[in-house]
Amino acid sequence: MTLVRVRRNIQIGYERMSYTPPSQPDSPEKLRVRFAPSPTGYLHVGGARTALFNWLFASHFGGTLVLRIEDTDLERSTPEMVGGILQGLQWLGITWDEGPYYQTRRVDLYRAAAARLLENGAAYYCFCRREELEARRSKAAQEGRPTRYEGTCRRIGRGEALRRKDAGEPAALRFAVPENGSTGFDDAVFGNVEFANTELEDFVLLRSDGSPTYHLSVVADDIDLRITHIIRGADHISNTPKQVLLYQALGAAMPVFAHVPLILGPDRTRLSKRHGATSVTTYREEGIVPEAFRNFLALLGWTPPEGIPEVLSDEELIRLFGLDAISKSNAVFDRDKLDWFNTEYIRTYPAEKLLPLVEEEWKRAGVTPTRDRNSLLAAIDLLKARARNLKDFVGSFRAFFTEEFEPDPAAVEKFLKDASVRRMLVELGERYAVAQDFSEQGTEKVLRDFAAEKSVKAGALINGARVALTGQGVAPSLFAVMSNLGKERTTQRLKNAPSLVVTPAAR
RNA sequence: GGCGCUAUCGUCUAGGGGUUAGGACGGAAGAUUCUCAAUCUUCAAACCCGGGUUCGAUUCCCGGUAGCGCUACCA
Repeated sequence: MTLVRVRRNIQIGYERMSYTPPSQPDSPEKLRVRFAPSPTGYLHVGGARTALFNWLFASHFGGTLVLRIEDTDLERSTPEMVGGILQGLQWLGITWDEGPYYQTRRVDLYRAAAARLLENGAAYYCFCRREELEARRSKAAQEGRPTRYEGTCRRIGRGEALRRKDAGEPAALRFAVPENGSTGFDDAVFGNVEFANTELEDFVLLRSDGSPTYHLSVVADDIDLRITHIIRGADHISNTPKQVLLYQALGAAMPVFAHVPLILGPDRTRLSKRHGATSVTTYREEGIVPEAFRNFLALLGWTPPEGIPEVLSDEELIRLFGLDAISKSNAVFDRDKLDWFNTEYIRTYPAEKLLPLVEEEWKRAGVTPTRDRNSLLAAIDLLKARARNLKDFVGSFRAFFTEEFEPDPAAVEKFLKDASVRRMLVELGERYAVAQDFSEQGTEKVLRDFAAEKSVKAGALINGARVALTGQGVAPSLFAVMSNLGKERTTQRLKNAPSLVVTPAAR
């Protein structure tokens, strides 16, 4: 069964591997993609998914992933805000090959491109004042007319424009969009998308202070960095024709555009802060394992071939990933499924891999383990099958690592209510104190013999002992717990059983 | 408002002119057991609406509706 599945994977992987990106028929090694976030201080879930898709795509074809920080909005960007994004990528295990480039440091490039466009006749100076434009726009909106710029300054003669500019009149540089025809592109995900040129306004390239705007800098950068495939959020679809026009006006080769659908909150609106966590670092803090998050993100909008299980290592993800299997419709962020991925990963991790992650949780929660490394590893191995989240290791599993734990009152109430059970547990503790064999079998024999001797159901003692030993009504098999905890703790905690009821807990 | 994109179980999706419309998460029931998780077995759950085209549309076409996106001297 397993063999068959593996072989099938390989076949499918090979098929996908043989797909050659349209723009680079003979040299897939020249494939270059980029992730270009704005520095908002943290890595957004949607951005993380875009970054992941770029990374998977580049890795699949052995291409290059470029990281570029789009910080041309001086008002909103500070250098410190880049840190959060880099950390988020690092946590997710997404590595880049080039960069980060900072757009604010590449302004000369954009100005040069702008100069070329001005020379070309593809761009013109606009002397309209901001307030003036805003007034016109709001009036047009009120009257139900289109609000786009009508090209007032486009009609100013070149000579006059240059003269006014030289005279020091503030001017923005606008792109002259062709007055008729249409502009389209063949999207790798959405297929052919066309826009009438009359729908595109003469957008600003350079602000009147000389700073470049988004469209100019992205295109100039993507050309300069020789980006072959632009994989980004579908919110950019409407921007793309403007950029296509820019590529044409600059005489550059057109990249392949691949727009990926957006990630929505449970209410089907765009994922935002009011849906809870939008920053990947939050998931880290919530006890999600990075691989689980990555796997989950990969499956949001992309589907592996039929018959392939959804839990996929990064190697498998890379092998299987392709633009052709990206969905066109937006996807809702499903926290339940993320949690499922998380448990899938945690339970299959070797304890050695889990320990450092768990140690981070202990540190955060102020837990100082009172056991040596080997028994900690053994405890983690015992517990991981029941873990859903790293937080469990400081929550319900706490008694396995430290003496400072608080019994769950509900569990005490349920299993230690009976005073005779408590008395028997104390007595049982004495038996364990002199027990030789502390293996699972050994500890089980002691309890079952004791139960038979007292003619009580073993189950009642088992459940009671579980609470006494772990403070929880839910834990792994009791005898595995005893064997893991060892003689000392087992006897001690059993003898302590009555105190759990009288005094809820000592902290 | 204009333009663009999208539309299969609650969610992520597969599929495609004739299918018992498949899988995964979640949900329900049962088995197992010292609890819980896991595991196993079952079950419920979907083709947005209306017109075409066709012998036959969930699938193709058109329209509607809804959702989302863009509509800045933001990115």
